[in-house]
Amino acid sequence: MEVIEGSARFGLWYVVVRWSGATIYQVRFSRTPVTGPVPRPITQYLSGKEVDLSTFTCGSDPPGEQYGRIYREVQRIPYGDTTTYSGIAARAGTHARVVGQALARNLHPLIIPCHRVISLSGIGGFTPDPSIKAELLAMEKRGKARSRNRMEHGDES
DNA sequence: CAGTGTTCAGGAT
DNA sequence: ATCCTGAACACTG
Repeated sequence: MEVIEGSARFGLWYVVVRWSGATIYQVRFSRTPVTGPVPRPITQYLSGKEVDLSTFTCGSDPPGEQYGRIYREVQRIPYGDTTTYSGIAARAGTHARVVGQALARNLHPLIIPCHRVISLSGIGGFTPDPSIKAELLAMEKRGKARSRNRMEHGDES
């Protein structure tokens, strides 16, 4: 199957995705759009809907040995929730700093929700811009509240 | 060996 | 109570 590249808007940024079927090769944030489609669940997610993106398979392997463990732990964090670097470290059997390094090299943001990992003191880092991280978290908070409301009105999943 | 998307303790403000 | 500084942490290139 052919590899497709496309982008979807997110605030001031564009989420550029290289993918093919259910496999995602890379996700990156850019100021400029790339014309082409992205998988439907991703656009739904970016529009504030509570969708699980962990069902996609990641194309390229994690850079390091230990990183795979870390990425798997990060994928366990539910939509709208957050954990700390040290929390992930404890679960993956490593140190917080390694977690930070692993996430800095994450090729699949959103699929591997590194934005849900924050620092004990502040919000932590995010490339290319930490404000994206803050926006994503705010959006998930709204998205969760929205599905909660939908449930109360009795037309759910 | 150096460089992290961290954390903690200690000390000064 | 908040802000700096220095150091240890585990792993990768």
